[in-house]
Amino acid sequence: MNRKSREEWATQIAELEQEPAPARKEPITVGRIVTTALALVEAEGFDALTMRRVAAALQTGPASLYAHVRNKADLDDLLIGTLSRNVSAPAPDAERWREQVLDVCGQLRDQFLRYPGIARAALSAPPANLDTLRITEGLLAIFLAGGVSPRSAAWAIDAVLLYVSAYTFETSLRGGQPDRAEMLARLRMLPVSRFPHIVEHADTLNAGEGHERFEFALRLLLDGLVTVG
Amino acid sequence: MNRKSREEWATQIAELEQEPAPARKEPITVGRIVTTALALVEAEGFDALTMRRVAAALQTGPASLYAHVRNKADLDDLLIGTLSRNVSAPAPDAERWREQVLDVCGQLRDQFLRYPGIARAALSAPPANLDTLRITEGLLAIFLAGGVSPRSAAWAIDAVLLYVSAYTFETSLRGGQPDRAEMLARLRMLPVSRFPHIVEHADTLNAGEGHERFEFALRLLLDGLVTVG
DNA sequence: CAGTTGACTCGAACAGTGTTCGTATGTAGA
DNA sequence: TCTACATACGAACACTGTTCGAGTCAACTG
Repeated sequence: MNRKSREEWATQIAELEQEPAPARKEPITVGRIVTTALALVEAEGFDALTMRRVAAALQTGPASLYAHVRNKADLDDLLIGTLSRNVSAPAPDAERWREQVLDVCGQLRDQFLRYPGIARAALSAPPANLDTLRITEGLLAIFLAGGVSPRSAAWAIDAVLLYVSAYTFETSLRGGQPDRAEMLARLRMLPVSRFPHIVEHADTLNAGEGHERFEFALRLLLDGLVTVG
Repeated sequence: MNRKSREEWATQIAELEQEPAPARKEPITVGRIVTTALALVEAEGFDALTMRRVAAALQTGPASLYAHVRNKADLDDLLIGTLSRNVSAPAPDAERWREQVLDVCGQLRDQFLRYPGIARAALSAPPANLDTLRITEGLLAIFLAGGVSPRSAAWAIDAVLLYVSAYTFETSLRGGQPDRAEMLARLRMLPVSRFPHIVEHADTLNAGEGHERFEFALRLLLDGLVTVG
């Protein structure tokens, strides 16, 4: 019975005392990391998404995450990938292609808005992500079925996805409704000499309930598409 | 001749020796901070914009900046304000309103692209910035002169400015041309069963020289506007 | 002129951040 | 039974934005 076995003996005893709380035995996996991270973002926003916070929620240290995830950027990619996997592209219907595009974009928008601030990751994410390519594929099918030329479709998809990310980013930045009355008052305070049109149409400038602005912009893009072909 | 005057005497002597290098006497001002920050961003990108870096370039410590600037966010605002002041809105010409909008957006785009990554600040900036409102005013004048309804004009301006920020952000993220051949090869590697359209139109998908995609998206928005009114 | 106020300057420190190193640990294969 | 190997992770590094408080200097004020 050398020293080595004495230490083993000690650890066995220690484990004996910790027996009532062996819940921490589950190994860390990419899946658990992603789930934890998403929950964190949903509850406290993207800024709260920290390697340390995720690790703490998993009852470990930050270093443990790097065995499963290359980077924080890599983790961000995984998150937007997971979100992208939650949007489903409908089977193309040539008659309703515009509504179908709006539907897909709406799904993506809702996914992004559910996790405040995560759109920043979407904007920074490499465009070659496999899961976002799935959405691109779905949209491309819809556009082509709608009679849009491949080149226009490709560029329109780019514009549309970019807009969705930017819109959701901006929206989740200003928490909920950012005091529209205040905003209106400030616009009215502007000197009429320098800002005549803004002052005149101040109320129109920050009109728009819910996602009216969102749908308006997308419809603009799609309507413009029919004049180009 | 008490102790106090002895110290003064000492400082006078010390100053005497530092006389050959009194260049650091210029006081810190908001203007100098902004200029230094912009130079830093232009040279090394927005990520390099640190309070410490700016302070170091001004030969002082970070704390000194906070007498002139509330926050880093405040500094960011000042930067995009300065950039916005560099774009000039032309006098509205009803016949050429679309080209005028494209011109203003192009100016803004070039400003943002000159300072890589600063578009992130533009996306995060509060929409009520006085200098960006100047651009909004100019655009609003152009749209209204072009016969666009106030409501459509307001929302279109929103969409257009959002797109410019998102486009420039994404563009300055991927440094220059991000190996289009590599991107194409990756697209071709996709399984045809799951990504039929992407594989077929892979070359079309990342086509587009210079700012073709930029102008295409903006024209889409503006063309869509004429069908709405 | 003396004195006080107030703005400016800035070294030091705090609480965070992402990431790496080196060492444990436990499990699968020889 | 012993070794190899992937996973786990405490400690530390180089950063970040920001605050405190002590110092400096100019300009008003009694």
